[in-house]
Amino acid sequence: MKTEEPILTLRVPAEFNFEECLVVLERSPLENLYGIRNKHIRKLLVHEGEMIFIEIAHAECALRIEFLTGTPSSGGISAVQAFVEEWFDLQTDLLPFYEMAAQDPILHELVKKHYGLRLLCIPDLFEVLSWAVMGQQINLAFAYTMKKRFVENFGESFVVDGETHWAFPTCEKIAEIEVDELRQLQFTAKKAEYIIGIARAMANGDLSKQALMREKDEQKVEQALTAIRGIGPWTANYAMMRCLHVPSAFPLVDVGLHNALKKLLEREHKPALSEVEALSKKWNGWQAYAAFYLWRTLYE
DNA sequence: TGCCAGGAAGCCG
DNA sequence: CGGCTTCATGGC
Repeated sequence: MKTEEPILTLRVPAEFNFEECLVVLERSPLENLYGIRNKHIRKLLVHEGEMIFIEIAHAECALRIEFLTGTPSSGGISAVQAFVEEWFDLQTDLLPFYEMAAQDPILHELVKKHYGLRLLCIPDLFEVLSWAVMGQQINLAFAYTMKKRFVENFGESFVVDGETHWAFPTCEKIAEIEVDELRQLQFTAKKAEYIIGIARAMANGDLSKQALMREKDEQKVEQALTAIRGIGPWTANYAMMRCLHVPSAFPLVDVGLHNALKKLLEREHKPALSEVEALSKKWNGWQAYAAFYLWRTLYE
């Protein structure tokens, strides 16, 4: 039966390891924006109102994408292809990163151990910013609880084989809700204000991924983001590395990075910000990948 | 139980 | 600009 389903195949680079990506994708049991079973990823996408449910599997030198809900429109197929290419960062050539990392005392073991890990992207700007705000200054386990509640209260869903699959809420939807509705989900008043404010800025066009991607000056991208209430340097750089494809983005104050460095450097205490900054300068042009590989060490 | 968590705003000098 | 305080909530 499934052999009748339409299939899309995307070639992957040589520097690609699907299982390394799965380790990162499987880091929380509360994740509800995709499901993974037997190394197959199922995900619901909504493109211009069209619900598209896909299953992604790794095949020889490729990702094999199956449309479980029938053939989408041609625009839908293009959107799925673009989404998956972004999600697994298939366009980036990692060889220069690996050449740099081979000379680096901290990274050289990491890139051997996790060879082929891609920087997993969150293509939706509203999703990456909301997720970052939820994660500010709280433990990640609770952040996932918040995200699950947020998605299941305001996102669209689609039931397949008795299982409900979710799409992240749109900025248009969240632009219309009030702070109290998020307070009920254990959001602090500030986080609720920040996320609704971001949603309204995106819904009215003041903030868009397209406009940010057009700006080639990374400092100006960061400035544009930090001008928005609730987005500080950490959130801006998080979004730049995981959504806007800025290779030099680096969330300097990130506690996870500090813990990863503490472990790798076998220190008793977390490194000072000045030391983290000095290290990151050596990763010039690849700070985003360096950060992602450092985070990877926390998931085992 | 108390410390801490993938920070940011607000204030002060 | 740089340092300090406050915010708020749950995990472990």
